[in-house]
Amino acid sequence: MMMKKTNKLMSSSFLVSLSHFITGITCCPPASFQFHSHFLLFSTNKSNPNPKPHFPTHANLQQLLLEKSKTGFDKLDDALAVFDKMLHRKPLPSVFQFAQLLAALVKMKRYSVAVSVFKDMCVKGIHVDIVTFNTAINCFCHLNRVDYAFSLLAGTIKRGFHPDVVTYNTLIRGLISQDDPAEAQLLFTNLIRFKVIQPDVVTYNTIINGLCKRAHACTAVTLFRYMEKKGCKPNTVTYSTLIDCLCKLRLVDQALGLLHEMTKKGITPDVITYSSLIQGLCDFNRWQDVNQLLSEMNTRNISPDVHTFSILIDAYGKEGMINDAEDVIEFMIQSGQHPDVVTYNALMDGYCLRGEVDKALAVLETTMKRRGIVPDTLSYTILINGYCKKRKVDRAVDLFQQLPREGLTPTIETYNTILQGYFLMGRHVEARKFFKEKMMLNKALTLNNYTCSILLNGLCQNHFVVEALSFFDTMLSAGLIPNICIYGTLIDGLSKNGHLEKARSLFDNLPLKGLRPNVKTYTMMIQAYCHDGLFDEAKELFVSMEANDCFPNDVTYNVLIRGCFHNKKYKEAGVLIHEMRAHGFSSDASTASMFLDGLESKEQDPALLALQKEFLP
DNA sequence: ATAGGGTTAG
Repeated sequence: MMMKKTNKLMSSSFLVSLSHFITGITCCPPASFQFHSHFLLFSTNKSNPNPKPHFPTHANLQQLLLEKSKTGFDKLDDALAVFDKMLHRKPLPSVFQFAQLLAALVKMKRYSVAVSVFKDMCVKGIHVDIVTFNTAINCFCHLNRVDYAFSLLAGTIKRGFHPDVVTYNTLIRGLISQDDPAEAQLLFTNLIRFKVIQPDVVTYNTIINGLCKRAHACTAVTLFRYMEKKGCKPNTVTYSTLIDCLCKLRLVDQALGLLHEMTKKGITPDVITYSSLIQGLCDFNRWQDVNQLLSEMNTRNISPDVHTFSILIDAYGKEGMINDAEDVIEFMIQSGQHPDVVTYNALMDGYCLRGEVDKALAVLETTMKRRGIVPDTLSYTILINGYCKKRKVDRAVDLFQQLPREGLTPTIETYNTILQGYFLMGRHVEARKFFKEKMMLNKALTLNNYTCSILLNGLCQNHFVVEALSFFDTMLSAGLIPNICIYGTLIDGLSKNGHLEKARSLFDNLPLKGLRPNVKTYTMMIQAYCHDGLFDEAKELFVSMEANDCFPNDVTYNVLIRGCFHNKKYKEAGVLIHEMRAHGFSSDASTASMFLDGLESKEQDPALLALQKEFLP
């Protein structure tokens, strides 16, 4: 590997802009990095009492490093043993080989270890090169220490190295993953303005990905077209990123359009491209299209991998088709793919959705254990949720308390699930206690909109509206920005507790908060009007939905049809039933039973009789 | 540099 050493200073204008990043960073220069104690995992071979008896010869070492830089070592100790031996070689192996060792550690996601090894290399006087620096910078970014990464950049420049496009791509990705897209953008524009580097396809892909993750699909597409204009050809990753983004925005047909476009341009989709699309199609239950993509993959000789299979297992599980999910696992094992914790979590969730929590527990305790797959916090959270939904919150709490014993830390999602479980059983005293003592006082937790929604809904359903409203004020003053779901919860809770006017005023003021009602919000308000006998208002709201780019779904129709019955608008109900069926929706259980109840009532309204004649067999 | 799993309102 060439050492790009130079005595020339960086262009001064760029240094000015660079100083923007470096000043204010509370970190020492690289020569005296302050390492956290957990960075110092590396020590001499004293930590390795059983060194490998047959250590590779020179040629073997090269072979070994080449392989492990691509796959990672099986065990951290093995990697450290190799490093230790390398240090004792005379002459010392080349930087290239040390760089491969670092790459292996990165593959193993042992970033702090890699940083320690890098530091050790510096201390031992090994001449590091720009690639090694880049690896270390990348590790700092993965450790969420972009500040250290920038200090190391400064050190790299001070030592006379030219940071390359990889360096800057790494830093841009670091800034984006640390949720600082503005700094990333600034770095990108400065790099172009001061002609420090020519952005490559990875630079664009990184930024496009950042934009997609932040729901700025339009800007992402703009950048996508811009890069083409600048003569930077998009590749499979570019298209996969955009396709995934479109799928997550539920714009699957546009995503399929991009698949078509890339194929026409001769850019070949890979398993990632197809997996994103299959996920998008599964979300819409477009099974035929899923099968078509799977056979297209087959034709192109692209094999589904553990991601693809997990997507399918998840989709089957959500459809209640648990046997098919099990079959997929069987198939993947037979075709040599190893299910992992994500695969089994999807399966467990499938069982829980069917109410078969004990079967889910058996997956964790038997199948996973047998296959040597270690359950994670999510595995337990899925089970906890399963038990909560079955109103077995005490069993859920048992599992919750088991987590630390398994070396796992519950997340906010785990806590939210338990909180919901208590409220679901009407055990609001324990819910409040849990929230106050276990959640609010827990510094490690960041309460989110899910938490507030669960709490508000729980309080309202248990008829503590005043408390709910006062909590809502508390959350506002705590700086949490309520989303549409929070308002939906309040609108529903208020109207069901006799505060229709308050609910209506919240609904009407949504635009002032910069929020737009969605189909659930509309449906709840329609339900509220119907319940209070304000059928005309309900109908008016229903009609106005479309103009606001919101389309009624099966629940909306069912709510309004039941509203018709309550308000004796039988003719109106007939029209709506037709309309609902024309849209491919059907009556739900509660509408159907109301229809049947109408048969037995003494109600002699001819319109009702006509309705029954038309819609009952 | 890109893909998979859990928690909120009708």
